[in-house]
Amino acid sequence: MGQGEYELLWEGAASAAPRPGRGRPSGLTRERIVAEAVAIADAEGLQKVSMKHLADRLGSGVMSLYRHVPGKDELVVLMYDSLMSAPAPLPDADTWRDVLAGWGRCVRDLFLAHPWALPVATGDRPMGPGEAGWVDQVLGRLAAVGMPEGTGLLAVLTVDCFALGAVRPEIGGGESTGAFFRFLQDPAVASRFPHLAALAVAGPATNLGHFEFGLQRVLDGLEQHYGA
Amino acid sequence: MGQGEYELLWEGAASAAPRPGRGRPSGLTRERIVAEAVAIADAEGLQKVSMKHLADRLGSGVMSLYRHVPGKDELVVLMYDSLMSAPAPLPDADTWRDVLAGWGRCVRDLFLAHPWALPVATGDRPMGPGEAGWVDQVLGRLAAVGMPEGTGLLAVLTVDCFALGAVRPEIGGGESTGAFFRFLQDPAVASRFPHLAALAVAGPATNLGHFEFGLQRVLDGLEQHYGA
DNA sequence: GCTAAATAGCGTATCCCATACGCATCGATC
DNA sequence: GATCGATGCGTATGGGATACGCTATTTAGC
Repeated sequence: MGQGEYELLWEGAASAAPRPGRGRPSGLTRERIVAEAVAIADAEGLQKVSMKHLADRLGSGVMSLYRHVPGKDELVVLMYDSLMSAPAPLPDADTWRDVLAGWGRCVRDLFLAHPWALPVATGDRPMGPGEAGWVDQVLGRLAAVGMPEGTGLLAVLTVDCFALGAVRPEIGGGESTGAFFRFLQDPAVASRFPHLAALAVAGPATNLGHFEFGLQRVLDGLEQHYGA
Repeated sequence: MGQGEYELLWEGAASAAPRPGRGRPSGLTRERIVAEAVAIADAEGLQKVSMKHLADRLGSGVMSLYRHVPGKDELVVLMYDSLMSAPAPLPDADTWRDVLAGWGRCVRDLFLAHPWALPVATGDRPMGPGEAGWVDQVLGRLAAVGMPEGTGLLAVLTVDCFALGAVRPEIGGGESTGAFFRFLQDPAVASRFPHLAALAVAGPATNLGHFEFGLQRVLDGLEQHYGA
């Protein structure tokens, strides 16, 4: 997590690219590579993103990729930030509660569409321009509807943290949760976890909609603290 | 995520081990292997947990490990559930708010102590007996202080989701956040993210304590919904 | 045009990893 | 002590990431 990681993501953020024009022009670009890698991850899982597979898809040699990305780990970071660069637009809203609700749902939708990104998000990684831009945008919205600057970040962070955690059980259509509840039917297992088992009878139905439920509780709590 | 994954984690949960006593006794055990793997992950990161490294530490041959765990992926699942099997005990509490607050802080402490576990937790994985036991325990506490059974799971889930998301920026002492704020000092970068930059001036101080802040907001929201 | 500089494409070789297979080994049972 | 059932593990295989260096393609300057 050195300064180098940041240079990778942010290069050219301040200075314009020198581009001397000399030399062979590139058919491959970092953008094409990252986009194709994201496509593979979406369709087949992050595990299947190998330099070989990626190169085959792009019709290039494996080592050519290294002219555009320093390595596999860095590629994953770039993939992640590319998701954040083009998220669904935030819906319009007149109150900060609605702004935050919209934000939370956007975060949710993003990770449901790209399940591989969740473990990446929860790993150690530098903040990229895509993510920064997205956050900056919400902060702007919050300021626009009257939330005083300086209070917004904590609120966004709180909603963001919840959304990130809450989207996990939903990935895969909640299949892991369902499988577990089915497993609890076994009396020998149920006896070891009486409280869980009691809920299993009520059924996974209670579990559905937990995202909206939790989101509203979080917003309630924020409203109580900041005033509506 | 088939039934097989569950058998791995739950084997012997219902039936006692047959243990015919015949054959060579095992020096290696699944417990020893998993414990050593956790030690490596804690000290050097999950990435450094390779079958070779692990075998060297245990003083055994690489392939011996496969007599006790089916493979690397399954090992990671076992590592994760072993963490959940021996978490810090929940502090005593008389109100469900305090029970949940204690639970949230336990979750936080656990992941701060084992940062590698966070991406594992957010990946697709089956629920193991350790995790189930932990959750069952909180549900029991909640019932004991008067929270009606049937409402507890959603509350626990909400707090859990928040805690899981919120612990992420704290891992590594918040160094990634700090590095980013330092990066925002660059005027060329700051101009692209005016709202973030405004906060960077106020300093990362606002960011510290965001876990407690968010946790209290979540609990406020739950209290408002369920009554104190 | 011609040459040199700069840059992209990529084949080969290396090293690390997970793991299938089969043999050797060891203890308990008969 | 012969057999059975389980463990310990060396070897071989197939992938993956990537360092290195050569080749090919452009443009800049003459």
